[in-house]
This record gives sequence, structure tokens and C-alpha cells, in this order.
Amino acid sequence: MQTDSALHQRRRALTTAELDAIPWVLLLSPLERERAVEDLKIADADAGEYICRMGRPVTYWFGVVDGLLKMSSDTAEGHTMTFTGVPPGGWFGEGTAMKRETYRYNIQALRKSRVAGLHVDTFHWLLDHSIGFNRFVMNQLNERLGQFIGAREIDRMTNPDIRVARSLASLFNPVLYPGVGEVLRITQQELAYLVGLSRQRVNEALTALSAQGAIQVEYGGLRVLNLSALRSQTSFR
DNA sequence: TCATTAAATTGTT
DNA sequence: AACAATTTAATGA
Repeated sequence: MQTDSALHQRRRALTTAELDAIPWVLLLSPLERERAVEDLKIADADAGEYICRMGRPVTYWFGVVDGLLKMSSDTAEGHTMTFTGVPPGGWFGEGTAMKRETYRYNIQALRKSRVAGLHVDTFHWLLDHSIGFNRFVMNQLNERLGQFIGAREIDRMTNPDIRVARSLASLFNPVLYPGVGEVLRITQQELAYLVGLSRQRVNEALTALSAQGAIQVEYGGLRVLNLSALRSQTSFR
């Protein structure tokens, strides 16, 4: 398996198309943008590869350009609990980057992904100079707080159909993951890993949601037809 | 560009 | 966990 230091060695500069996939770049002034873009690096991560690990010092603020990542944490009992998936357009680690602490979770690529990184020093420089950037980060923190509260409720749900629906809804969050759009590229196997269910059970849940008209199942992805229906999924069995 | 083949993903038991 | 059916990606003429 590749280590995150190997990831560092495979960095390169970004193409314009990749820059377009980064939601906060447009919020910067030309000067700020120049400095940020200069520092931005991108790397390909293979499936299963770690982007960052718990306890390691924060060196980068990361974002997903393409692919799908898994955010998880190792508990004291030795178990691994999955927090959430991170689809394209998602940036994470701003809380720990601000405090220059160590990562509080593991980030692992669920499939081959392209990950962008901004050095913490540049992250702080932007916080000190750019109002647009501050707005983005604040909005990000606020939105994620809401998502984590929602995630606690999801964990309490025993009904798999609801768990799948609510987890899907958070992956389709347009504020946190603007790169997703109408169709989320995710296989049923990947979703199963995220939700912690078998692929069969996920498939069953997706069929049910599809029958309700909330989503449309496609090959290698899912299309949202009714996001609020996914969010407000309650017990019906 | 098209046809063939391999690989990935899905639906079902 | 295993299977067949379907879809996509890769290959090479």
C-alpha cells in the first residue's frame, strides 16, 4: 500500500479544468488567487490509499477534485468508525488546519481519486488576507457541523433503508460538495462500505428509494430526483 | 470509427 | 457468498 509520503512525491501542478473543480478559488481576489494557485498541488490516490492519518501533523488542507474518499476514525476499543464519504468538491480538515493540530481522522480513497492540497501556511495566509476565503471556511464549518449532528441521528437509525437515504442525502449536500451535481458517481459497493451495510441490503434500499421516485439508479452512480424526500425519510416499516 | 474482448457493476438467489 | 446479466472501458484493426 502507498503511504502519504509517496502521495507527496506524486504531486503536480493543476490544470485549468481541475482549478474549476475547486469551489473557493473564484471567491479570491486576483492577487490572492495567484498565491493560492501557485501553492496548490494535486495528486492521484489509488483505491485504499491513505490521504492522511489520525495523529499526523497537519501539512495540507485537502479537497477532492475527482473520485471518492472515506473519512473514518479509530476508536479506543480498536474499532474503525466511518464518519462520511467525501465526494468531488468537498474540502476538509480546516478545523485542525486552523489550530495547526494533528489530524483527527483517517482519510482513505475509496477508489482512484484526484486530491488537491493547499499547504497550511498558505491556508493561514488566505485566512489573514481574504474575506471571501473566510466566508467560505466559515460556511464550510457551519454546514459540516449540521451534517455531523445529522450523522449522529443516522447512526441511531436501525432501519437500513433510512440509513441509506440519509447518508445519500448528505453526500448530495450542494454546499459541502458542489462538485457532485445531479449525479453522484458511486457504486453500490462503495456506498455499502460507507453506510456499513452489505451491498445486497444497499441494493434493496436503493430499489425502494427508486420506487418512491427519490432517486434513479444508474450504472456506477445515482441521480437525485427529490433531495428533500431523501432527507425526510422516516420509518415506514 | 467500429467490432471484439475484458473488466466492472448490478440484480438476484 | 456466488451467480448470471448488463454496462462500460480497452484494445486493435
